[in-house]
Amino acid sequence: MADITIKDVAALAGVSAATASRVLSGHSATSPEAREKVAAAVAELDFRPNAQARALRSTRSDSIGLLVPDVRNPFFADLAHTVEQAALAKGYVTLLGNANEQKQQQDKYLDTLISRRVDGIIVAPLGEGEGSIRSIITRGIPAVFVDRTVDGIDVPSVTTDSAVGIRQAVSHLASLGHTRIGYISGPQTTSTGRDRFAAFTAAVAKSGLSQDPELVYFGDFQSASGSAGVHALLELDNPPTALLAADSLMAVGAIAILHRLEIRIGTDIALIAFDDIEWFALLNPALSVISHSVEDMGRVAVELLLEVIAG
Amino acid sequence: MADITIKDVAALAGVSAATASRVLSGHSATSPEAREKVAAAVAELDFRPNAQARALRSTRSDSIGLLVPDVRNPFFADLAHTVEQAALAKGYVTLLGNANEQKQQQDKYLDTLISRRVDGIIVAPLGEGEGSIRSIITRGIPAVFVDRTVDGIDVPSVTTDSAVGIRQAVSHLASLGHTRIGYISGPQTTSTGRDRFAAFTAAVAKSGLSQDPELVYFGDFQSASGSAGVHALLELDNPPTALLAADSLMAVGAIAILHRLEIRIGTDIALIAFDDIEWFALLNPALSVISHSVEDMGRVAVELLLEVIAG
DNA sequence: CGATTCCATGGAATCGATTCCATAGATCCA
DNA sequence: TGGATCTATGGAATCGATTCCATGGAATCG
Repeated sequence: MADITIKDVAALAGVSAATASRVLSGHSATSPEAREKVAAAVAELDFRPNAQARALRSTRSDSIGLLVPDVRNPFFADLAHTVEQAALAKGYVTLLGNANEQKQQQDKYLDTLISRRVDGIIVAPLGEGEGSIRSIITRGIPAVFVDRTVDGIDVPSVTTDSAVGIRQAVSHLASLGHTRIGYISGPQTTSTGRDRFAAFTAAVAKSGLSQDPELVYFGDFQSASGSAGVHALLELDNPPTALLAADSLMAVGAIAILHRLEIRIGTDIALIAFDDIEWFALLNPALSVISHSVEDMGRVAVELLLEVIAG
Repeated sequence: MADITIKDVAALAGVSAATASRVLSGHSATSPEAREKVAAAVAELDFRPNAQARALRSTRSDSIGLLVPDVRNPFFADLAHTVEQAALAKGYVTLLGNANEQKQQQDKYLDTLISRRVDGIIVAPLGEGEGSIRSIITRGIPAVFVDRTVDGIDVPSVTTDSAVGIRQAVSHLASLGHTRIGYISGPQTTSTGRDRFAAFTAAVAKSGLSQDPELVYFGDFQSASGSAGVHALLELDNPPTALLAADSLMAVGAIAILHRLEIRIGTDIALIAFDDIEWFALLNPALSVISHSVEDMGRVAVELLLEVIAG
């Protein structure tokens, strides 16, 4: 209610608001005497500067936005954690938005972040670049894409090379004697979904394995579609002997239904999952995971964004 | 850079800034004609109001803060998700802060949220009420505690009744014939850690099971301490035949080491975990979980907070 | 028909901090 | 010693939107 302003601080310290401001931002030259009095007044009043007013005038907010498609996806939770820690180390706070895999919510949060004049935005984008995603660049708001990209939008991005991991997974399975690998793919509307699918088809072709199109199921990166994928693949006349899931949530769904069907992973069927949930493999030692290095990704994204902000 | 302001909109629409503002907030009476022209101008310029300026004048930001101890903990990731969805439904956006289990970071984020003048704060508090936690209430900032409470701080809170679940788990294990239950406890510095421990000792006493103090290991709610706990408990001269973990992350640590030791859960040893990670039990059908209903908790917390904000 | 209410609108003050500009005193160098 | 440079400071403008207040015109009522 009765908020404490810099004027209250200045009055108590016996200086002007201008001087108090200078002391607080440590900017220009101020006398040790003034500094001391202002510090005492701040402590006594428990003063917290109004960030809105500060940002309004100075056009810097010392904050960045991070927009992820799904906080409940452990991959993005980890990403949120590393981005936030990296940003904090550089003096920025992170505002996290959750698109919940819906373009509409993504736009809503982007608008909010733009409105709040964050200094920059890190986003794992949904969709093909419609809506507010485009506003960001036409406005010249510093932005970095992470994990995913959007065709036709020229923004620095940090992604992993899906191809390497997929290729290794496929040849690993091939070396174990599997010839029919079932692939639970991500949606073709995301760059990661497309990239990994392309890597899979290339790797399968190179290893001389079955390229039967029936062996591919298209999911949506959420767990239910992993279950559905297993179900569909196992019902084939000639079912696969190994499975490759394009992300960890779909792997969770796959594992769940395999358990229910009492099909043992590693014995009855092989399963490899893309993405890296820190403790994921711990739960099912028979499960292989293709690691993503979320830590690096988050850290690099923050560094890149700060460079863009700096110009 | 060259930001578009409401004056630009007003100029293009041929009205004053005051009228443009009224149209945008839909507040007072405005002519259909003016509404139309302003809407057209907004669309043409892709205008996004500066939230800082708006909040500065109107002292409302239509945003709430949510501060969790650890985003990577799936329980809090789920909570973040439900809080955010519930808030969005009421027209509020959520700014998520991650204390990373450190009081210092908790204070940093609380200060930031206070500075940004969020309309209210939902926090799962760390510590015993030192630092900025206290500032919140002395300032009369609407706040709600969730999952945990702080003694001596009088703030509405939403918690689950740990006692019921723990009691059921203990009697379930007792009915299976277990007499020595190992308990991997949370830290006694959190209210949830204390409450669950108290419930455990009470339930064990009531069921007439062993109250050997060696059967309790005090962890810190993070996965490494779950591993350490299993290790310590199994090395006892007279080890437990069943384990109860006070949260899911410690359960993850416990499961990891049990796998490594090739001790089968459900066969060689019983394991029940408190907390509910949506798909947690799917991974290990032999694992029982005590459900928490994160959805309700998040929804209720938001409703409560909005009531506090309304007065 | 004159007076009152109502509606839409513009001008101006305002929110709280930052920052430009001016000033007064201190310091410095020739 | 006098003019120039520097330092610390206060006053005032400023950021962009909201909102109080005043005004003119239309509608309403007795």
